[in-house]
Amino acid sequence: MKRKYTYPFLMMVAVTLIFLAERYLDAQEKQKYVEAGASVKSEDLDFFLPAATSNQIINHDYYTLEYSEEAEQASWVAYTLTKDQLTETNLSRPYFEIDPAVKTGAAHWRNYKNSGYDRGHLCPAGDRRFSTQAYNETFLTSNISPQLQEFNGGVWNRLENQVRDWARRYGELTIITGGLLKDPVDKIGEEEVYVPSAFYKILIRKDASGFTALAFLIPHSESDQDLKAFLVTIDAIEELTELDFFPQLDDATEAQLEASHSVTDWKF
DNA sequence: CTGGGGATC
DNA sequence: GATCCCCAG
Repeated sequence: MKRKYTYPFLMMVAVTLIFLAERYLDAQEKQKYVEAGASVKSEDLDFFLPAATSNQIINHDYYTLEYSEEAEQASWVAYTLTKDQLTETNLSRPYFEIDPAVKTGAAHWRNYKNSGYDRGHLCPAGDRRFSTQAYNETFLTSNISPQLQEFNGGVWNRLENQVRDWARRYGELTIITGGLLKDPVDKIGEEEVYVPSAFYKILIRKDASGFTALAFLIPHSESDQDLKAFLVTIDAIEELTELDFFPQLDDATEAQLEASHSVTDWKF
């Protein structure tokens, strides 16, 4: 009987198939890595979210927020930032969109037009440059707050840059940020979007010795002061915002974390 | 990086 | 409303 395929030929086919299979699995693995690195839905983020004060908590793909219908903006926005998310891709700024996930109706960007205030990102566009989808998602009106340009482009931008430096240094951190909505200094547009009197930012990360957190509260005005001048306790922010941060931590850890600021754990 | 506004179709 | 161009801190 005539043999159709020689042994060397079959070997070659087998080797080729193994090679292709390995390459495929490798690509799958890389894809998984990209997705894991890009996703904000880490267990850590869920673990660090503030306690709900309404039913308007919205999980976007790359950040989570709670919307205040009265203030027409988020009361907090939370996301996890990892070192590998900080890329330098060139993306063009999209148009701001009304967040369709806000059931009561998120504010229209027109409220901000010629108001004298910037559309200030809460989850910065600069932290979500690792994909077009992630970047565009920060341009929802549920993720912005009216900010003076001197504030947004000044001291607040310095803080955001410092946060990016910390993400590069420490690998991963979770950030919760928002404005003080209680006694707005102004209301803009037809929808009367609140203009916060100050903005806060809370950072937490996990290292070998446990959790370490840092909190900033910056008045809504221009400032050349060192960022350290705006350090406060998380307790202080809780009192002003009436939010409860880190409710899932055990009470002792929560109390310790919220009462102090561990400046020495964070290299300025 | 953080943003703005006008002109045009 | 979307896009392109030019602007400032």
